[in-house]
Amino acid sequence: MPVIPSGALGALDPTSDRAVFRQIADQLRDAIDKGRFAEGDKLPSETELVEHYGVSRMTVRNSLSVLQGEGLVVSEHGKGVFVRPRPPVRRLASDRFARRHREQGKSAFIVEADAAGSHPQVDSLEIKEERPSQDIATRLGGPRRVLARRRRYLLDGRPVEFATSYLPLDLARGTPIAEPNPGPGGIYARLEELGHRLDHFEEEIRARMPAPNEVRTLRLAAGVPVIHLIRTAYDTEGRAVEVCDTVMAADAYVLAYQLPAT
Amino acid sequence: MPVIPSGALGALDPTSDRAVFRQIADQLRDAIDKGRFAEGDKLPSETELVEHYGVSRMTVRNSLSVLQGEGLVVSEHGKGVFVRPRPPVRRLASDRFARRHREQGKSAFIVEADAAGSHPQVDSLEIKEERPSQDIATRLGGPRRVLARRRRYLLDGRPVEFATSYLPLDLARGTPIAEPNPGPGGIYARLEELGHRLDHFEEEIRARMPAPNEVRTLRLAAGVPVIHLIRTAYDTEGRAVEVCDTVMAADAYVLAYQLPAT
DNA sequence: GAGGCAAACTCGTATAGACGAGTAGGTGGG
DNA sequence: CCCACCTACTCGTCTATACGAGTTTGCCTC
Repeated sequence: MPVIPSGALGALDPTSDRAVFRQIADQLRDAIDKGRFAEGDKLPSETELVEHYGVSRMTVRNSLSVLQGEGLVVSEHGKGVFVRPRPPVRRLASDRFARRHREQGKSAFIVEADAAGSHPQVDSLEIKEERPSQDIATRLGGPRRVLARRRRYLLDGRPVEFATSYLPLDLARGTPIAEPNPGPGGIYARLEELGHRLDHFEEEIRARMPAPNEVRTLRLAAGVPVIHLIRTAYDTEGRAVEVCDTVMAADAYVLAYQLPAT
Repeated sequence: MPVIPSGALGALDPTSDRAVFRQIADQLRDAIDKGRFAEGDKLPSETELVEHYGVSRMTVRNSLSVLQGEGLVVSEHGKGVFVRPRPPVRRLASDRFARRHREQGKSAFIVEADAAGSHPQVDSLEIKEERPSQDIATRLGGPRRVLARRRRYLLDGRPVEFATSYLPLDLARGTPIAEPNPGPGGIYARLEELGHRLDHFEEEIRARMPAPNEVRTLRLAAGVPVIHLIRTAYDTEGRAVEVCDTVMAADAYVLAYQLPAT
């Protein structure tokens, strides 16, 4: 019984100077790109590939690890290797902090996810007073202590992002900002009530491979980078009133910005 | 001669249920994080690690491939495995397309790089008329043919980004936009001269692992993702006049945006 | 029918060995 | 002195084998 879909995979070229495991990876990648294996499909098992190509198992595993590194496939112990399904993408629009969005009683994340028909969750909420790192301190104008609000966001049970907000302690201590639930409109609404009318935000975006703790926290598959976003909120007096440090699963997000042409 | 810096690496814990190659990867990662191996430093060779830990070479290689996947190290055939040096980062500010920046005779990339003291280059320039992909066509409002301007950007000899601009053919054909050098201020300046006063840009940002051709074009090390940026330029009449599709080496960029709080 | 168990499958970890290919340094000859 | 070559060292590729651990299936027992 030919378990490998006929025609899906070809033969090796012994005359090629391309390494065997690369040739196999190329053929599998090609088959995936061409849709011969669809999203979520199971690839032929290692044993089947060993028999099909007449190579050793380590060579096949090497090929598969190439595809894993590219984020094309995920392996599941005891089950098989599967074409990585693309999760639904969350689109972050650049107007997501517009004042008009701060009316609702829930956080922006919850409101937006509900609207998109997904089931949002926030967990591992932690609120602490601490000494800021050098970088955070600089961005906030050098406070000696800050209030840190950490939380993780999930969409339909899948962790997609975790974030920490830092606020100068003199500004946040004893206010609703230091409460687990800061109330309608979130901490930005509270900041404005405290007299810090927000003027603008600055966001810095980087992308990189996740550290091991980020892999755990976001349950990231192999070959999925993270987007690291650092946002600083400024009030109308030019003071940095909050820095939010966010790490997102890159396969779950598209960031959208609108820039003036002036 | 103890070739491994004394104290840099510990011993394995045989009672741990953590895989040996993960323990070795952990120790190496830890040593790198703690600065016991600095950027650009050579790690102990595979043979040295084999002797230090008393494991087989494949196990050591497995550990090293974990670190490669995390983008922490790069291996060089015949030389060794090195802590990946962080290249200088190019910061893209959100006002980089402001009209006032279009005065100079050179492209924004060249001007900015010169200012930063690096040596910029643009190569593999290609200008073609072609049928747009479905996605590009949609973004441009459905033209049947477009002008595509492809180019690659290098900084100090290192490729950092390649980009393709798409413009509706009826708008660009026969204009300086279809020339290799569109003149001072680039194609945005030409578009405005043609009566398409620019109103705003929309940018979409994704991050993912590179496809093999992107690895080649950008000479990417293992464990370096790409940032995929798609920018659409709109004129004051709301027409999309250009779509620019850019793939950047993620380790060479920080994107910065400014958002109004209104 | 329900439960438990075993078999057969999957991928994960690890060993030992072989040869190839790129690099660097030293040695010798011209 | 310089070049050519050789050697030793590096990582790259590949084989063959073994056992472990998670999953699925189906049979067998109760």
